[in-house]
Amino acid sequence: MPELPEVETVRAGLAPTMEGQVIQVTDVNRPDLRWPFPERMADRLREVRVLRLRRRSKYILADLSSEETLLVHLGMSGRILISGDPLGQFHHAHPAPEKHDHVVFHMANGARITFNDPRRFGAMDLAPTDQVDRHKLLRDLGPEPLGNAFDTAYLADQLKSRKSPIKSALLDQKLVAGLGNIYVCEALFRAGIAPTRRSDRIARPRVERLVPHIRDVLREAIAAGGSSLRDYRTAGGELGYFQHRFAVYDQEGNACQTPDCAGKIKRIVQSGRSSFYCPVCQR
DNA sequence: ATGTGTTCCTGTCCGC
DNA sequence: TGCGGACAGGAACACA
Repeated sequence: MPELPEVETVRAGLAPTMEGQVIQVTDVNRPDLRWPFPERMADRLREVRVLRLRRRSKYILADLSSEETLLVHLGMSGRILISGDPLGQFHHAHPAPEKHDHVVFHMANGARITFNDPRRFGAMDLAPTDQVDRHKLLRDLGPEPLGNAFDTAYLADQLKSRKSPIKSALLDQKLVAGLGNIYVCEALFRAGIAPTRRSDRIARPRVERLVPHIRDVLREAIAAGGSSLRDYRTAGGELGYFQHRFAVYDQEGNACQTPDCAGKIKRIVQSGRSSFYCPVCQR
């Protein structure tokens, strides 16, 4: 989990240490994560400069001087830690490798970037930079929720032909790219829409409200530095960087925060995933 | 073409 | 303390 705000926080945290800097050596400690690593990955990540760190949906994209782009997905439990940072922001030296430290980038500037992922639902791949948009994992992604293409007209158009619950629709990365379970629950709460509501049965004014709520909840989370959950850490490795109190996510049984609402947050399962919502103010 | 269920994997927590 | 089961941020894939 990391969703869009967490991935953006990691990207921003890595940028000062990686952008414009050279990866001297890459240790690849196992052959795969969710899928096998690309051919000769360690070789292709040796003596290359990182020109830019970008983000697309929940992917971090590192454009390299070799004219390849490294794609990184954190899956459910992926973390990236910085150590030995020459900027002196992080006071620890290189720690001993830990369990699940699958890939380690040794930067020429002395920093070390460690990718740790216990569940191994994460992924890495390399693709030519000029074709990376057509990569299998990226080509079918919908618009960025914080971008201009994600607007009321687009969302209304997408939802009018869908019979699935709105919860499932917003988790569909083809509709909009980067939302996950937490922020879908939070955005639906803010919009007063029940996660069970059929996508094609949401009145237009409510669809219109949904767009800014999605944007707001993501922007606030990014501004706060991503959420701190069980497996999430900032790129600097700090713990409890931001203890977010979600309005509904993981709040089963708690009182609804809406003023004068007597509702209690409920948990249901949709498509095998928990949805949290207030049955009183979400309809 | 849509929609839902299963699957990958490890770790943590909770009840007995 | 140990043990079993439920559950966890994702999303590709198989199947109706």
